[in-house]
Amino acid sequence: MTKKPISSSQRAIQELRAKIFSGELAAGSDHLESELADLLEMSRTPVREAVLTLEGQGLLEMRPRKGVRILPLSPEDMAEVYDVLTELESHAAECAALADYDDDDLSELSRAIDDMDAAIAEGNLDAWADADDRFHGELVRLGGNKRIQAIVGMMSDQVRRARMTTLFMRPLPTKSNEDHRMVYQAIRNGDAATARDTHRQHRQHAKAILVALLSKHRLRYL
Amino acid sequence: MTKKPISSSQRAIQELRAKIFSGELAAGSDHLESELADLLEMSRTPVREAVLTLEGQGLLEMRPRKGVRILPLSPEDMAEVYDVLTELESHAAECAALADYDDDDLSELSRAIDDMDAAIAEGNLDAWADADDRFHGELVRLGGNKRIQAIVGMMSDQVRRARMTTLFMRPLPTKSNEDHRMVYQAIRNGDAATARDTHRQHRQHAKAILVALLSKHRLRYL
DNA sequence: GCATTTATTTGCGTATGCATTAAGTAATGA
DNA sequence: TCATTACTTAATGCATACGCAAATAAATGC
Repeated sequence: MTKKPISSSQRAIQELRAKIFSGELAAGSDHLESELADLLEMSRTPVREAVLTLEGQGLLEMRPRKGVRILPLSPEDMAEVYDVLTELESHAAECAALADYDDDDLSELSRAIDDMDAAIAEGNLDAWADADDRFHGELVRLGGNKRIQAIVGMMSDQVRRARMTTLFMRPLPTKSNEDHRMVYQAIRNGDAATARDTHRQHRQHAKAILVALLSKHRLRYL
Repeated sequence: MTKKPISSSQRAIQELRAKIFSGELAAGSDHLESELADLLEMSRTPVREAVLTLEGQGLLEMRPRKGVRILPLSPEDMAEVYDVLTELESHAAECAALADYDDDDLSELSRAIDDMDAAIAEGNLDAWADADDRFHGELVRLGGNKRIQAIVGMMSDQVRRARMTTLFMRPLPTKSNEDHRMVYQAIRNGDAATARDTHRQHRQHAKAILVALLSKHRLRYL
């Protein structure tokens, strides 16, 4: 009925991603192509294709004869990722502010902010993280630059991975949503400079917190 | 003797890139996998792997049953590319200024600027383009963010492609090198704000020129 | 003559097997 | 004991083959 036959390559990409995010394939671990093929119950060919794609997205690395390495996330890596996000997202915020969107266009953004409030109120970290992702995704979408969307999408994957290991360590980000509302208002008002600068500060603050958490986490586990 | 056997996949990546840049594989054209395999005198497997990689780099697109499409470069695409470059490179310039580099560290950057001057003096467009690439590459390297280097590398490929079709149409960029020198000086002086803002303006100016040229070019050929 | 269905071709996705080559190991010599 | 080298092993890179699905051509009915 609603079954759509998905290609093995695509399935390999999806499942490998999921297993990396879930930690089933741990950061820093090595895996033979044949091992992954067994795991996914398919031949090496589609696995290799998926691995090639994921390598391009910075999730893993092919090391001939050494296996496929799931890339670890050092605090330094995360600092780099956040710097890219800071630059590209704040540019997106600026563009969005210049685009003269109306309330309807911004409804998704608004909803994400409300959802974050709700999630914070009930202390639901997962729901908060999900809404936060939606906010940032929608912001970049409104910016209108497809390449920025693609790049930010990849980098956000890395953030998600890092968040997975640190979410339980952090306080509820109650203040964070004030920033989101300010960015929203600036976009709504067409105030590009404020949108840009506010979002930049927001991201830099987030960077500092996450890098500190990751460093602490690393101290405990290495 | 000094011959190093290169893998077919890697060769496929290199040769396909070269053929795309040279225009032998024209922007917008479609090609069957088997056709490319014949062209490179190898089997479909390494070609597919190369195509996967190049797809991730935004040079082409796989469209099942339609063949591999070499992505065309619209003025809109180029505007997007330049916006990414503007944001990430000016961040790199800022970081470089903060890094307290000495003359020795900046020698490569300096050399590139001198080479551009020389190229302009003798009206050698190819040499100028080459030195310009080196300047931007070195700038980003000095910024120290590996991910930014990778992203900028990909986007620069797109710029190179566009430049190929428009280089003959443009005036010698005599003024451009003043910007380069200003950025250099700002980095040398540790003046992060100036480095950043100067480079931003430089890139935005370049964007305007190239987009205009591409639009004109498109009018002539479409 | 046009539309719809059927047949045919063609390109792609995947599996499989083999050749290559590098990592690891053992052995020999200093 | 250490270094050098030959050998073993095993993972990868690549070619090839096959089946399926989509696109195109042909054919039949209206």
